[in-house]
Amino acid sequence: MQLSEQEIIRRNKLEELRQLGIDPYPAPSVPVSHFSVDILNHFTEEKKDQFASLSLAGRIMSLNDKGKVIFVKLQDSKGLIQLYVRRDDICPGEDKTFFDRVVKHLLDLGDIIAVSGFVFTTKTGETTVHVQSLTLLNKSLKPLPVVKRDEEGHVFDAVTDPEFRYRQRYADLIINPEVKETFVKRTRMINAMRDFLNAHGALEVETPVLQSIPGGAAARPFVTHHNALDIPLYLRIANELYLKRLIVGGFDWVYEFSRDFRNEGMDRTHNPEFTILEFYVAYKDYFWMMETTEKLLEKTAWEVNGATQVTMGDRVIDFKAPFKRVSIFDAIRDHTGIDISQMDEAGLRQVCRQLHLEVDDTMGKGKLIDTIFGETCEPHYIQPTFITDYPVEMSPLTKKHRSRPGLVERFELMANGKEIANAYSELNDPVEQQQRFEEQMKLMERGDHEAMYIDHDFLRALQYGMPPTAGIGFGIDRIAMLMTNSPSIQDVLFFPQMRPEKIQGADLERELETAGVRKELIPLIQKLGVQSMAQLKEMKPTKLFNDLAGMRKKMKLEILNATVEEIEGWLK
RNA sequence: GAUCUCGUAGCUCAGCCGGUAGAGCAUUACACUUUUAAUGUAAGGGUCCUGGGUUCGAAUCCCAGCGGGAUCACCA
Repeated sequence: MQLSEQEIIRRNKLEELRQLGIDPYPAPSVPVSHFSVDILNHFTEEKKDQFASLSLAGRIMSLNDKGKVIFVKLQDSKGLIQLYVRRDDICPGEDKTFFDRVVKHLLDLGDIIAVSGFVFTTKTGETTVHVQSLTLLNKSLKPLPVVKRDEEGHVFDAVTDPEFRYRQRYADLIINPEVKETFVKRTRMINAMRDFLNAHGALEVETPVLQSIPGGAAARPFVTHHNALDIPLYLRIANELYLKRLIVGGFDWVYEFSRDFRNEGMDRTHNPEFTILEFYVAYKDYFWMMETTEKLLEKTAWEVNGATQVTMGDRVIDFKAPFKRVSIFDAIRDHTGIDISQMDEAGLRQVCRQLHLEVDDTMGKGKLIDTIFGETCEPHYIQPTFITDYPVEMSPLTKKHRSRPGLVERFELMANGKEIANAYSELNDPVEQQQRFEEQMKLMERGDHEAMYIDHDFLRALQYGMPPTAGIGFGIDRIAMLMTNSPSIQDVLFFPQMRPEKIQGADLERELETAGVRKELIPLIQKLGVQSMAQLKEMKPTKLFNDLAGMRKKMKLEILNATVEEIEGWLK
């Protein structure tokens, strides 16, 4: 890696610290009696005695050198607190080296330290730790992007580059505290859901990620290969069929927070791997499931934000139960004025043309209806709304509607114009399930890549008998976006998928090393603009000698100059 | 996958019609024993994403590539 000026300076400081007998990476664990926020929230002048001796540890986020006094902002896992470091306190004797050299010059933003001392309030009224001893715990070699904030929390020169933020999430988390808050909320949200389910007697289970038949959803899977079995295996696109096998096996209510994988496009609402909460409940139907969904989401919103309303951009979305319910045909009629409830495939195709929607021959009735709904209705449902009673063609795993022919007992929950959950009364007639699978095979033959495979083992399970069951899948990432006011799925995933990064010059470094170049000289060669071994070999050893010596001087490096003989050795 | 757009110092960004590369913060040095976006003085720091082309001359114009973002397509 080519080092910047600031990085070289930090490495030199590292050396100086060692020469002063200070280990920049010490081993022992350190006592931590308080977190920053504990002090800020509870300290008062009256309670001074309780804060007379404490210790804390964290990362230096700002250094304000006032001469014989330095103010430090220390960031620990909970927040930021100011430290007051006075020369005569931490260097009571004659030798002031520790303050004058170590604290004043060898500490940098990003270093991790431990301190002990007592709490007081400064003239300007800020609760501050008066430091009596200070220990370096970790010297940071890479400068953090600098973010300055004023008292109201206004940010100056914020790091906004998404590539930096997503690729180096660790740095993003250090400098942008609200990012941390987002992920804490995400976990709180998942905990709230888990608590709700456990309180209702549900059992958390785990089912295979590697599946030989990718089932339970319409999506293109990732394929991998099992060497010992010599068979293809697929990363799961859903866990539905496995959870229903468990209902057959006699569990009443099972759930799983399932990481699923779909080999499709990526955008603001899609990541190749994402999390779905699916659960299945015996002896229930989709009406029961609607009520349960309302309760679950209302409680979750409350636990995360202390209110049933969440803010999403300039919208407010209210998860207060009950949610509106609209059948899919009514929804389409409301938004297009067209009643498609009695139409066949040809009629639907005609409607799509009329609405200028793109269709092709591989699309069956289900996909056509889905296209119409997705294009004309879906974006309009901002408040949580159940869209109910889908046509049978687009729901191969769903029980037929008890009273409406051609429909199934299914709902999707829309919020903020996006689907966030999908549920139905599960199809438990094994003969009909087989027929539905066969229809899917026909779609596949027409060229539909997302049509489902026949899962014979699942059919066998259904033949033993599955109680009437209601099932649902929640898009956890999308709900997390709503709960945290995040416009992009990448903001609620710690490490969103990205194209692998090319680390520049990594190959050259290796080549140079094999050619016998001393490690400390490699940055100099890179600094000269050399980009390949071939380019280096074209250079005259004497010129290289001169250039390297010049660069060494320019960068003020305390390293041994390369000799001409040495350089000739590399170029052979 | 398509279209549009962006890529300049560690960070945020400016750089006009092509003419020696700029600011603030950060860094380095000095001063300052309750500061707070601390301040004052001085200094250093650049593969202008990469590679080609046009030109006497390219950060700037053209082409290709790489990377990001947006929109669309795909995605119940």
